Amino acid sequence: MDLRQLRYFVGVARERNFTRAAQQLNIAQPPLSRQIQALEDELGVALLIRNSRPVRLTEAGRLFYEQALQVLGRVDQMRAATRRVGLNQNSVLSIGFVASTLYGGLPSLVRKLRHRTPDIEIQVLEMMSVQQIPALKEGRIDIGFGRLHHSDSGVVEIVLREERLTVAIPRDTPLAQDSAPLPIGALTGQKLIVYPKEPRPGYADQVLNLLHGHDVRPAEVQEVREIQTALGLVAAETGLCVIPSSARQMRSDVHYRLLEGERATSPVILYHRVGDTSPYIDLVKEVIKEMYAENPPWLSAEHNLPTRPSFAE
Amino acid sequence: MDLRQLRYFVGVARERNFTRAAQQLNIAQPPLSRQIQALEDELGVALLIRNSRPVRLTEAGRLFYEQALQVLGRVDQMRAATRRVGLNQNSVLSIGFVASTLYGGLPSLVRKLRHRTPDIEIQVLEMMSVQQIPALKEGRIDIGFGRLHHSDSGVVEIVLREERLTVAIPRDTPLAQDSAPLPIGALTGQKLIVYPKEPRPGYADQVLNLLHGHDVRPAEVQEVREIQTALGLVAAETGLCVIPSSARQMRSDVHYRLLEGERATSPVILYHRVGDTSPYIDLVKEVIKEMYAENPPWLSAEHNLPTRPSFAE
DNA sequence: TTACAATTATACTCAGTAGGTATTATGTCG
DNA sequence: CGACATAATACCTACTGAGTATAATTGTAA
Repeated sequence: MDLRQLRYFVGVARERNFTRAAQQLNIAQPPLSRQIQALEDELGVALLIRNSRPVRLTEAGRLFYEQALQVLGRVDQMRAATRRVGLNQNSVLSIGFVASTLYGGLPSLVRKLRHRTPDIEIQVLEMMSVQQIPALKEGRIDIGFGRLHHSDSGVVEIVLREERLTVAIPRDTPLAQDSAPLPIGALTGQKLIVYPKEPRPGYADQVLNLLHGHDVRPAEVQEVREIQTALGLVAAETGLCVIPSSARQMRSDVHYRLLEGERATSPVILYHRVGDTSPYIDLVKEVIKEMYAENPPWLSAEHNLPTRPSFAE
Repeated sequence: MDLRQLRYFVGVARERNFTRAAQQLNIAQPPLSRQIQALEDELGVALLIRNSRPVRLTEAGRLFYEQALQVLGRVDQMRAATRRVGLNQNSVLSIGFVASTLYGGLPSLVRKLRHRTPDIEIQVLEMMSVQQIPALKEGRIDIGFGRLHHSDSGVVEIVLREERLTVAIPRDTPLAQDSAPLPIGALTGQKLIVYPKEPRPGYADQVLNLLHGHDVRPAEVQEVREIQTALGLVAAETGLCVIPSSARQMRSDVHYRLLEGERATSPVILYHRVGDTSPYIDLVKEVIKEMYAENPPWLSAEHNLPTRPSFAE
């Protein structure tokens, strides 16, 4: 498959007519026909219904059309951004983050950074905490926001906050009758759902270690790939699930109770390379400091321990 | 630019070595060098620093590398999804939505639909309300979720709910001293920020019409492209902004007050083609009905009028 | 500093393929 | 059914991507 083929197919799908599409693409009609045929051949799927005038799209073609439009748009953006950076000799600040930080301060951090540094290109990449450490060392990212402590001497970690953990409980079960914080011991003998299944170690192990440290043994542990599935299973009364409190808003048809205990938390951690002299690292810290001072909703005392980033006195 | 060039560049960027990359790509080293040169030529930007061993990425190259990875991944997904649909003769349900429905029931609707119909491919496309009507008629989407009434006889609209409007007010200004609902008249003579600038007609016109209908004339109207900018300007004390209540959660450093009055609402509307016999339309309505019965948080009485979709008696 | 090993760029050739032209086949509509 | 519009096929040409041989450059170690 080839970008040219995508462009050609988009042309035909838009015009619903090979001849007109060929004109707009500045080629003759026969080569256009052949390229579309080649595309269909490679996919092993018919994209167009030709024994009909005007030509119609198959269901597969309809899907492929929208996807192709998006890919082509993405390529254009990529080209433009690369030129911008290259021609202006700008630098790139590449930020890795775990999905759960999207429910915290990340979006507004990125907005603030973009606003304050229009001369650099900010790139955000979703990745798990464990992947962030090698990504930092290889230079794929400059800053990471994750939830896992690590022991790599090449990477500094700064704990930004300690978010309290919440237990998601199926409605109409005994534990859901109360809304008071739940002692960790109450999880003994319960079915537990845990995520993500991989990569390991991950947040799942944080939860399992916490229980283990309190000598709490669930009846059964089921691992799933993502939090959405986990909460779905909770709603289906398959078991309980321990989540960071900010993830409560993801689903409203289950019952939530805070987990009791000083240690029942998950940190949000900022990573960066040791000895990274880029001024942007300090800028990020600066902006984070300001954001924490504003007392945003994701920093509520109810869902966070009263710790603060070490650089934010 | 060509997908082959992206694959080649990714190879070199990963290996930081032309020779090894060429081996893994199953080509000789010279053609690889030339393709990379051609890519850099077309972009007009250096992606690699060659007078260094191992080869390093420039800032532009670093950006391009991650973007290329994502584009290639996207292409693979596209190929797989198209094959899935084509080979199994599945159908595609294509859903258009305005961004603000992301703060309402859309994500969970899509999840539920995917779960209940594993045999169809669900595709979601973000687009403004006005664009959804032609998209429906052209068959680009089958279902739309928007906020605008229309008068096209080919498209049915079903008002799902009437969401109350909220005024975003800069902190520490007189209007922000109270949290009670604000009469529409209070906007007289105020500076107003309105979004989106285009396409017209859009939500901006809804707000302007509402004011006009109450003979309220703001001192000044500033149009911006998106809600984030609008709220940013509010925070910067540039003026007030009227938003759907569900958008409150986007920003916490401004003050919010409900707008008073029966008509101070913005609908959430389901569109589909007249006479669309697909069983999936009914399924969608069915699922929406269930969701509304569950009283999700985005349906709170505080932020919505007590109307319900006509099919959900 | 020099020489050698490793690695990338250049020169040249060949083959595959994209595109063009001419023509045939197929569908649509009066 | 016939005429027109439109897509597919056949065939040719030219370009471009890939291979081989070789030169140029970089890093390193004596």
